[in-house]
Amino acid sequence: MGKTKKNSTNNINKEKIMAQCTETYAMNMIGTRWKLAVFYHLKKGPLRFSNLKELIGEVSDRMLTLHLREMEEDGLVIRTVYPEVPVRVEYHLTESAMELQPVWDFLRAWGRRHRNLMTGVEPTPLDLNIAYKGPIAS
Amino acid sequence: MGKTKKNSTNNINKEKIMAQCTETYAMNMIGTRWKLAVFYHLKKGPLRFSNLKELIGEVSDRMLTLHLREMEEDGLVIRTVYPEVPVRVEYHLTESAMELQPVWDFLRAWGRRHRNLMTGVEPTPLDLNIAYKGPIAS
DNA sequence: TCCCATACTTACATTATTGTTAGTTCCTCA
DNA sequence: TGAGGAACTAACAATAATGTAAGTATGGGA
Repeated sequence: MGKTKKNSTNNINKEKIMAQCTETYAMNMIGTRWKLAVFYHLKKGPLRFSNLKELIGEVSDRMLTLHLREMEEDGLVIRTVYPEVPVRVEYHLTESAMELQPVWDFLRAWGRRHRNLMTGVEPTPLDLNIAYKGPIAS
Repeated sequence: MGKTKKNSTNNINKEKIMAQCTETYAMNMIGTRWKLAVFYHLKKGPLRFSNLKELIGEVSDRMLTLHLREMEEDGLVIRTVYPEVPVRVEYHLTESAMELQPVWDFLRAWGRRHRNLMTGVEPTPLDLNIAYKGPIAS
């Protein structure tokens, strides 16, 4: 996230896997701590930095910035600066990012079901129609 | 993965998000370095430790063990020990893990498309039928 | 002139994840 | 007696990710 050491075994492994395995490439793009939260809030429409931060709740400025920067580099969000005073900066998802919707839907449905299985609660059927009724809490 | 410090801010944030957000819960289960590789090879059938290691290629014993242990705890793989000499240990995916197949398919298709977009190569349509033709390399 | 808000940076501290190397255990067979 | 293979485990080292606290730039308005 911050700096990476290009020639570390760690990084070499990562690159090697990503080059061979498209799933991993995709996972690495969407899998870190605050990214799903960013997707979740931005998919409803553009938001400025401060709003996003407020909505997510527990992120620090730094963390949010880092994640947004990476998502921007990765072609997942677009950053627009309005030169007002004080500055206004808005973020919105790219079309490509929007296409991830089915993944979120599915992960949500599967996750709920699997959690139920694990905790011994009666399992929910793996039904996508249920998935989007509520807010982020499930 | 190794030991976690239960009461670190880091861990508290993680738990808090997972409790609220089913997508994140699911992501954390399948998102670390070698897990997709494990899924990929195990979905075709059970494998013993050494085979799995060989197939993946660059993992160390320790890393593979750690990931498998976590996946076992998470209800994603099942470990069977055959008390022969030398020991034979086989791993296979649980039913719940098998149900992740659509996620892998989609991530693969999306990833390929997105990578093309990013590198300026002519984009592939987001077509799942293409997704499973070949081996892991795409 | 100084304060305000927004959207950051910087420097540093802590945790988590990944990697390396060298054992260990178990029984069998030479 | 001792080597051998499978599947680990322990101890340690390095890198990456996350978190905290304080500061910066900007121009407008009191």
